[in-house]
Amino acid sequence: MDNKKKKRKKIIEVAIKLFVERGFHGTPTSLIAKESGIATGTLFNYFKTKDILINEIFIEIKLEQKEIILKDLEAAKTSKMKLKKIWNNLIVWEIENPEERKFINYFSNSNFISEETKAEMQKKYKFLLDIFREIINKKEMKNIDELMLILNFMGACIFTGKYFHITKEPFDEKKSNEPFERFCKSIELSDED
Amino acid sequence: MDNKKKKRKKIIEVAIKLFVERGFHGTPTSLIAKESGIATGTLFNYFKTKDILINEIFIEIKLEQKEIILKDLEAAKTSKMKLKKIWNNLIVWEIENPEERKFINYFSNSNFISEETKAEMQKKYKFLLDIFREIINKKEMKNIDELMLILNFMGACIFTGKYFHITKEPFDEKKSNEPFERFCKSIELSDED
Amino acid sequence: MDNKKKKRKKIIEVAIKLFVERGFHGTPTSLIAKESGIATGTLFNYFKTKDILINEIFIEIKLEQKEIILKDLEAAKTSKMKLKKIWNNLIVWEIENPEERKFINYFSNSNFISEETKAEMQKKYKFLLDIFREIINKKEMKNIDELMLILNFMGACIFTGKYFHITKEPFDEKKSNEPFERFCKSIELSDED
Amino acid sequence: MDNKKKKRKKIIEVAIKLFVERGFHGTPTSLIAKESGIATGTLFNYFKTKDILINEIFIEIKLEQKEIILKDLEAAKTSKMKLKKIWNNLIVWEIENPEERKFINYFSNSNFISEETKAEMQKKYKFLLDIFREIINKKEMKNIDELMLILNFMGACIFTGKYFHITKEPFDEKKSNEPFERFCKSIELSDED
DNA sequence: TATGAATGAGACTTCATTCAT
DNA sequence: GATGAATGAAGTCTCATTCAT
Repeated sequence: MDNKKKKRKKIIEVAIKLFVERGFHGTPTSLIAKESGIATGTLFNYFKTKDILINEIFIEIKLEQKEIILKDLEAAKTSKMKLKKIWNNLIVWEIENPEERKFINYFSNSNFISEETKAEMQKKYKFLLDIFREIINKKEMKNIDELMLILNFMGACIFTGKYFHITKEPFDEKKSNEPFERFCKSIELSDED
Repeated sequence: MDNKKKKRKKIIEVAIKLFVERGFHGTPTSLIAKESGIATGTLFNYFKTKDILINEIFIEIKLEQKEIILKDLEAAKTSKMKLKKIWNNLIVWEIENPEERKFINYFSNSNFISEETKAEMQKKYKFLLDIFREIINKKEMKNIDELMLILNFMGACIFTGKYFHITKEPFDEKKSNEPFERFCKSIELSDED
Repeated sequence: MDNKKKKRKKIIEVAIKLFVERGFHGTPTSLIAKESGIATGTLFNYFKTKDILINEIFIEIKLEQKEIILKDLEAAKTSKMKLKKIWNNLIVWEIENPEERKFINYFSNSNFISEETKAEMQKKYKFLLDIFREIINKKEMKNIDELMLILNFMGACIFTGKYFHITKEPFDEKKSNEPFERFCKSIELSDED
Repeated sequence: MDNKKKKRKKIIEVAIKLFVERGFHGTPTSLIAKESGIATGTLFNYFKTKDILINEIFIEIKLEQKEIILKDLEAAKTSKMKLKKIWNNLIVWEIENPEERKFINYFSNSNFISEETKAEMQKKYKFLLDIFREIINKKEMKNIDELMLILNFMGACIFTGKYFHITKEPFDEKKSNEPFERFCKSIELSDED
């Protein structure tokens, strides 16, 4: 990685930490620059405005998160295995990227992220919707609301991630599996397709 | 309600809307004053500083929310009925108080709310923990993690609230009941105690 | 004049001097504030932005100038007397308002003055065009170009004003009259209509 | 012209256009460099500072203008022919160099041009004064003010140039001659010396 | 000689808070 | 108690100039 890329990465890393700690308007660009080890003016060579900075951070995090969520997914054969993979991948991402997790939590719905950026990311995450639709179709869950199902899954998953965050325990496959199994049981999803 | 109380209420109402829309630092006190129909200086007769304002708002919302959550709870006899009451009360509050819901979501973990305020509110919400402990003890769920259970419940409940928020549907007891029943099934909580 | 009006006048007076001396971008708003005896922020209570400030100054000067140009004009009976009145009025204004004269000279065609402001002022100065048209019609100067005539007049008048500026002499009716008479002679405008 | 000279010429050409459009402080050196097709740093190999750049531009324009004003002047025999030559030369220069005309108009009296540069150029333009003095002496116009005469001439000439600028007409010897003849008539300058 | 990233002083503007009325 | 003009610290961003490559 060349020098410029390294600096850019440093700025983003610092900005995430500060935005999460102090909020968008609570974080002066001068502080981001200082903690990144660059001059105030230099920051704007990398990101034209503070708004662009937070939007680019949002995009980078969401795309990295997507990478992780999709990891080894193709190896999963059954619907349940697919969901399990996603479940674990997401929780692992949340544990390993606590600052990024908070950033997404705080800013996803904020006005600091432009509608354009939000729309762009929604497109990139359509794959999740597709996976759920596939499962619903295969299982012939005709009377379950698609959106409600996804929200139940995400809620269960994210709050399980929160568990690890609160307890500061490292990821534990067995522990993570309990609420997942409860979720599957609740929608009567068995090991076989 | 006297004139002073009315003005105070108006300020809080306006401030909630603006803080949610534009963030804490993104909302000038002058704008809050203007939209509340008072002079800039007058605001500070009601709230000594902007920080005090946001903290008092947080406290008022949390206490109101608590009132709603506890509504008719004593009438619930079985554990499941108790959970169902809480579940519905919370979702109804979220639907009927969308601005307040967002406010809590955005600022609960922020640094704009002081540690003192947070601790004070945590005390006021100990009642929720007590209810879960009671259920766990009664059911002799010895191998279930208390925290994980609460998080599972809250996650399921809040994401169900999110469903009504996204779809803009009015509260629908039947629709809300589905994920609740799934949750109970997952922890093998039956109608009888 | 109340306190606010006085302060506003002071700011405009200071700003004219500084803009003329140092140019628009060469004059920090902080300096205007300082020399006006107010705090940096106070300036913006009177003029929302620096751009608005320079546009309002332009408008005020042009309207004041118009007042002076029109002074006692209705008393002039013949065409020549009318022109003489305008000639003298304009030169007197230029001598008595050296800063304003420079301001108009520097900024009339600049991009700091918005197209809107320019159009607005052009409308207010249509009266000059009307006066010249009247003279041309009355004299039946059919072969003289209207625009060329006006420019000749204005050129002669303004450069006569420049004479007083360079020599620092006070206004001298006799001296001012020489080039005026030369101008009239050149277009064969006699004392009678 | 070698490569270096060509680049220098390009920079000056671009800078004139930009300074006229946006003012001195409104024109970043980075923009001049960009529009000149060179890197930001390279500009400073040609002109040590921005101040030096605008001063050198001023000098180059004034010297070029002088060249044009003096063109074929020695062929003019009578005083009137001399003035006519200067009149036409100046107007032609103004029409053919609109950007340069504006540059001179905007910056001649500005503080961006150093006193040193101004003095230097005044020396180079002493020839104009000499020509007028010669005419005044020859004609024995004892009761006409020298400065007033020059200003009358320049005013008439420049405002005639303005006519062509406003109407966007190409230079027209006959049209240009009218105000010139009016000027001569006004000072009783005949065709013979 | 040419490049363009880095610098940091300084620009315009905002805003929480005060205080005379 | 209510007002709103005044304050000035602090924010975002620009830009002339330097210098390592």
